[in-house]
Amino acid sequence: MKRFITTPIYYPNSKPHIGSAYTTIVSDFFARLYRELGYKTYFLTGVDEHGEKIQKSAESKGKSPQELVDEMADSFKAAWKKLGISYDRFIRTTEDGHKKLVRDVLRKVYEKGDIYKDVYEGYYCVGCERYYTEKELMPGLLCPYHHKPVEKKRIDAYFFKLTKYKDELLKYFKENPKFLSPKYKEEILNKMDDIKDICISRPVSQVSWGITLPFDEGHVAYVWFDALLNYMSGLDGKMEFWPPDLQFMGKDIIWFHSVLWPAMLISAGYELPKREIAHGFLTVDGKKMSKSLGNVIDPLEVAERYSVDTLRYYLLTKVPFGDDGDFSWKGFKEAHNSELLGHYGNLANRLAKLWQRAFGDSKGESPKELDERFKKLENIKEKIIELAEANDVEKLLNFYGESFLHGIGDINAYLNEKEPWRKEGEEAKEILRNTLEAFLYMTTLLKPLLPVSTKKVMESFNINLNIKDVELGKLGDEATIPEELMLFKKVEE
RNA sequence: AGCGGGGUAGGGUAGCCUGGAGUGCCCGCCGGGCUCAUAACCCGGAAAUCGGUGGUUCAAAUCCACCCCCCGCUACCA
Repeated sequence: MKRFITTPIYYPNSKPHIGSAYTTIVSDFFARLYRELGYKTYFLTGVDEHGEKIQKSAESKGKSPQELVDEMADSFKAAWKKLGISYDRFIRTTEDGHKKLVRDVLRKVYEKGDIYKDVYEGYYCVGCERYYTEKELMPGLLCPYHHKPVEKKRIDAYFFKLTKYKDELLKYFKENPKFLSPKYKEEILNKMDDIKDICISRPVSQVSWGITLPFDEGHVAYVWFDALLNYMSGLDGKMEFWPPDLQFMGKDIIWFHSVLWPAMLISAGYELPKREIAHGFLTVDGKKMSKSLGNVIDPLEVAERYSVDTLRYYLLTKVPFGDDGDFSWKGFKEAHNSELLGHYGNLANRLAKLWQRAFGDSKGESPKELDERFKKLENIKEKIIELAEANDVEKLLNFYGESFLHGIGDINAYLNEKEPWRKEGEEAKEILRNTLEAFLYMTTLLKPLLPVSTKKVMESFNINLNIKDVELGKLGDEATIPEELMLFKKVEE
């Protein structure tokens, strides 16, 4: 039982934004979940450091490309650290191991006869000294920077025989219906009708910051051919994790992962990934996020103003996976104050205070007899295991959102009904033992969703549980009960 | 234009593939309970012709056809 989970490697021409944070948090949730369930898990993320933009950006800043990407890689690592991302490996495409692997694969594919030299015809801007695609140009075929007409120019380039694998890809899609991301499946299938061979090289004269082709040092590899292979080089030879089980990404790059990527792997002779899965984009108050609108939400700011868990909780349970999702500061505040603090945080403190009052000491105890209503909490765990085995990411996210509210709500309702504060002695104690037992159990199940606050609970109660082994019944006996516990701070503004 | 996704109470969603009483969840609103807890918790209620029209069926939010509205994609940019 293993799971290999990946995020795309991000292009570090700016610091991490909410989109990359979203993908990474989703991936992190699943990595944590599978670890909790006892799977051998490998969670890979990183940065894609080659290409013309990095090269140009470094020039304009008077730095070498390597200096620039070193800085950017650090800024990504720092951001993920603040957000508590539990990656096993942070891959950088400028690493020697990665470069070597890319060249090895290119050679294999070349020797197989799947790469050929042909003429690339493109729109060339003399001022920019580079080629543009038609889509990038302004109306009237003008260069977007110089606003001058571009010229059609022909150049030698290498092409990958994507068309050769069309039938094999279609067969794989058919036999593995979960491979393609549900919301984008039809779109990919339709596009398969007119796929073309893809140009996979750039002349060194245009882009020098890249990996040169092993069979022609005058060209560097097209970024996608370079970047996609991070999923293999990032394993550092631990091929027992191959192939990837869950590859997360934004919907903009699903085509490359669904078509080009598996075709490359077939050509090079590797097993194909299990699921390519895309999420939607995030809008703010219904509008696209953009610098010009000034409505860009910085994930680190959310984490600071509210908490890391608030950001996670919101993204994982409030944004419908696969579709575009809207969010707002108001939404964060509600999720934070009403759901996380009100239901969960308040319950933790409520339990701690009631316990002190009834027992007068901090020694935990399990119930003599577990209340009937709490036995159904075990169904939550079973359902999680079942959905996890099936790799059903959408249902898992939905289920977690609902289980949180139901599970915690049930415990609060139990307290309201039993009113232990109006009772004395053994009767009050047994109610609280039940509450404690259910609370610890739910907390364990919530670890992947709320890693920071559940860890705080575990530490405060001096206990260490995981989803795989946790069983209702004797959890309380192992715990010590804190005098009070504030998991979330109320945010007024 | 082609293709794809979406249109379910005031807002946001799940359900649709594998038809079976409008069934669920969050926010908001109204009423009640509790007062142990971070004015937090719990219970109840109002509110929807499930985008429209037609069809299949004993039965349609769910299947089929057409139409309307919103959004996105159309790859050799990173």
